Amino acid sequence: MNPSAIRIIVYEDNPDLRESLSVLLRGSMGFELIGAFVNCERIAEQMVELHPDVVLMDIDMPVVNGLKGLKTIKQIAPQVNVLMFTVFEDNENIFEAICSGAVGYLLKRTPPVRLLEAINDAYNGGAPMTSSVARKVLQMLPPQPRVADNVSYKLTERETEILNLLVKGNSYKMIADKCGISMDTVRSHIKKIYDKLHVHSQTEAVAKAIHENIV
Amino acid sequence: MNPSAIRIIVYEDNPDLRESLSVLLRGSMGFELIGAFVNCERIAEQMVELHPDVVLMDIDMPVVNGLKGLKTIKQIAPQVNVLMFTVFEDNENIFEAICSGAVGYLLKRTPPVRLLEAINDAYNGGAPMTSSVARKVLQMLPPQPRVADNVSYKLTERETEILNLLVKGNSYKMIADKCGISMDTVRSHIKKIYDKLHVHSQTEAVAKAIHENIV
DNA sequence: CAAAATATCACCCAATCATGTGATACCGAA
DNA sequence: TTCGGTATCACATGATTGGGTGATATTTTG
Repeated sequence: MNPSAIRIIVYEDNPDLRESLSVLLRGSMGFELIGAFVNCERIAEQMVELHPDVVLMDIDMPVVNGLKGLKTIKQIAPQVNVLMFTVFEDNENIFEAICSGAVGYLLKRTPPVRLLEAINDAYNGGAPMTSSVARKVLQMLPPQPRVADNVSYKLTERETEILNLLVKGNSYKMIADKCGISMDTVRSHIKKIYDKLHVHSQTEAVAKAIHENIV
Repeated sequence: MNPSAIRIIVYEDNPDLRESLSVLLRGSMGFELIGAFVNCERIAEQMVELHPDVVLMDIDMPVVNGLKGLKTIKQIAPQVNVLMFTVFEDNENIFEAICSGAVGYLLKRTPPVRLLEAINDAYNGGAPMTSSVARKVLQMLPPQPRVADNVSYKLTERETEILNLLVKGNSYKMIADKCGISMDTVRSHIKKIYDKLHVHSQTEAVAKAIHENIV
């Protein structure tokens, strides 16, 4: 066993593809295939026994699929870099994989050279993904980091401050303390906030504030 | 002018690099360099006059830098694909660029072939970025987008329903009506919800519900 | 089946909130 | 300088909420 090579486990149900990957990895300097399995059924044990650096993970596999496997890995061995390797390019799968802690997301049509690069990247702290996947990931980011409600609703500085305290769960009394003003003044400000936001209760104000404003 | 080529404008203050890029683009099939400028000072006019498909944008430029330029483009010609092309790899710049609508983020050490690929990707709806940049983008995503509170907090169906009504700004009385139960029952449910969420007011419950749960 | 969880309702009381009305003071723009 | 906007405070009243205690019926689950 090569001590400096990247230790890799492959999960892939298609025998041909699994074999191709095995050949590719075994034939490439710096990579060491330490396991290749047909699904994630025994993934927990495999992680602790084999402690891989990088896992190449198909999604659609029988019995226990790749997303479940990914989650298991992140629970018991979160330091492992998991690279999703699949034909699926739909938002749902990408979203779930990324959110579950996959470091990269490759499509099966990735050429072998790129695959090796990607494994290397993943091992070295990168997050390799095709540009089409990257675009989908970008779409998960907040569309336009709001300019803050005080623009749209024209809240004053003080009102914005108090609304924020409200959102954090402070009562009138607590707000009065934190702002060094009287409860009546807080009340007064909040009345104006309600006017401007067109709401009539803390609950509505907080919901509205979180949904379209500062937070 | 080649009608099917990707129309590109380059913003880059370094004369040598600008020249290199020009040569590269002019010498490559399918790409057409329609402008190369030293900064973003006149970017608005340039957009409307030249209507590029892709803009290759340096960040550190005198007078008007690339991030400002990016924002201007997104205001007046949001359909233009802007590729950041820079030596900076810090979170701040990446974050700002991505949030401002850049479709990709390349480092200047990107080899020419990859650069052309990236431009192509950007033009075809991808979001090319180096894997190190991608990793930083992933870190901007919400750490773990909860599986919904009723999992983590074990709210019952009824409680979840009532919490949702609360979040929408309903009073106890309104909830009682909508659910066809008495206010006392609503109160009872809400008390249990507070227990489970570890909060003590509607405000806190709503904020918590929105932040980590269903909504 | 028996125990546990869930959904329902009731009553009480103190704290908090929503709203209205009005006043004083400061500041910057017209 | 006057007016508009903002921030501050006060008083009053009724509605709503939060917390406690407890009961009953149905459903789920071990």
